[in-house]
Amino acid sequence: MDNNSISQVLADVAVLMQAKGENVFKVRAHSKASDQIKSLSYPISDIADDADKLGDIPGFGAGIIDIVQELARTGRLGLFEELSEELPDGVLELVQIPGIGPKIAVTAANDLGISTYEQLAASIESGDFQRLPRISKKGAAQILRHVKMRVDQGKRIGIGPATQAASDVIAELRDRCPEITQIEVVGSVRRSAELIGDINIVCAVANSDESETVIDAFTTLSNVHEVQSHDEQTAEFTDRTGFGYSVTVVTDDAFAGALVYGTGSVSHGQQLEKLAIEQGLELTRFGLLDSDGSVVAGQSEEELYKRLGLEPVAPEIRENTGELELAAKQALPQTITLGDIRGDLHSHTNWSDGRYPMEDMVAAAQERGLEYLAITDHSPSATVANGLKPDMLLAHNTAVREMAESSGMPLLTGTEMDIKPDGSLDYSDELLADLDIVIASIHSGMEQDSSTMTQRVIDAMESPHVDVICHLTARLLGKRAPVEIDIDAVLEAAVRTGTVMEINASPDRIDLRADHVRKAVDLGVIFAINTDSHRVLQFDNMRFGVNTAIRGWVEPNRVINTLHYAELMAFLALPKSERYAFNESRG
DNA sequence: GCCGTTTTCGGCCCGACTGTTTTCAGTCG
Repeated sequence: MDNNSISQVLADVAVLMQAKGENVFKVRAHSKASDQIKSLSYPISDIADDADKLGDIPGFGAGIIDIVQELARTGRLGLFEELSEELPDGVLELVQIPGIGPKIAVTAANDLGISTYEQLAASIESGDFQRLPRISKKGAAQILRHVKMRVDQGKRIGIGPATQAASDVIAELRDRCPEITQIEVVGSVRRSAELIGDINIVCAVANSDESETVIDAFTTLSNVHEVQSHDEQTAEFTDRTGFGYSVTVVTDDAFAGALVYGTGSVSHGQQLEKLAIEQGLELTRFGLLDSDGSVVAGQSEEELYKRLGLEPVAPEIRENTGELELAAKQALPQTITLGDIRGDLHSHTNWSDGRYPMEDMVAAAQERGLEYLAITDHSPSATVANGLKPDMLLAHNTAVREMAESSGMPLLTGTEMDIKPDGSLDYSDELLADLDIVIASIHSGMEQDSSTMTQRVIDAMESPHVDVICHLTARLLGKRAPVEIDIDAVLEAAVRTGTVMEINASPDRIDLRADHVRKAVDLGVIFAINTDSHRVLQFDNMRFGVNTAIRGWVEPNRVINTLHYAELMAFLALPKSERYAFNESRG
């Protein structure tokens, strides 16, 4: 079993224990072990036979070691099965909803027989759920928002886990089939959509008689639960959770066409098909074909678009939302790339809720070729996240300056400061004035109504010290619905006050939707693309933020962390009222 | 359940808020 699966079982055990009313510290021990496994940099199954090595992991004692060994050896856990047996169905699903914890989940299941999101939504709508103890009308209304989001989402999963699942399948397939010459994920994963309904893979072999080997391997991959269909060139299966995977195998000369066919949205594809027909060609899932059915050879994706009279279109924007008209006029925007990013302006260390010391985070950022990094630990109101009290912030500033000195990497002193429920800020102006960068965000009072929430954020933007608003909607992709807020009003206020908007790169957040970003681009908003890293590996998430920016048609000069360090510091040294004009003057 | 040790058991994350209710469950990263 991989780390994520083992970590998930431990997290589920913690929830079920809590639902059962077990000692909170026992619960926490399992939950901590789950976190610990998730942040390991190697597969824990590699050391599962070595109890001593397992014991070296902080928080691992005899009990946790037994659990990990049982899972690694058998893929199952007796304790989990016993707990599942003891507790009503649906607890693990219901606790995913913000506002519902293990206790309420058990009560809802026992008293009202609720075990699915659909049943929960129906129960709230009929008013039954609100009659449970400690559930208010207002609370139930908020829960309904989150539940409806879950119901709408269905079986779709977030882009983060979907990307991981796709690369796992590709790695296993490559390993089993040396015949594969080219392989790529297509569909919504390649477009970097937020939610993914299934995973589509295209691969190429040198000779068509090799494709059957690939199909055989694909339909017997380790996560195959049920094969839905297969022929010589295509196959589909679902995994244990009912999530679907498909593969199309083509020969090398048809690979680019298959990529084009498989990547764009349905309506993007239809437009391309029309253009192909106009030229006497046919675009199929096996590539671009001539009138006699033979593959139009010698092509890359770029050449294919050109053949259709179009400028090549980045995979992320193949949605038929205006890109084809611009491509026909050779007038597509030059969207940002990962290589344009020079620094990260949002990161956490173990001074607050990050998992790693400052030096590890700085080293990880350096390894990834970043030119500079802002260390932005939490402010006092974020108590659970161990937010820094004023004296600790001063010590933090000193530590950051010393670290910059010793590491040789330019670092920005900073904070991720809470915007309190009344719109006031968590540090004094005096403290804020001393920081290189202040990024501000909502972490509490997330159920406020839209006008209160909107005003709260705009109040914070009016501060001369608040440089960036981060993860504006506070949504967690597929888990927590966005806060209710007037996005247009906030974006307009950003331009008016000279405030930068963050595009949060965490694949769990994808906080601003692509259409919000595109709207912001039209309004002239400036962005920062930040990883919000709490762990060293999370710096690798930057690509998800960049992909979101591409989907929003963001060009590199609209993003402040494409600036070199000295330019960025010059930008931040200006009064906010002059910053947008400064950015306009960039080449 | 883990930890650190005073090697056997007490302490474990320091809070502030909401909503409901009068002691607590849940949330915020």
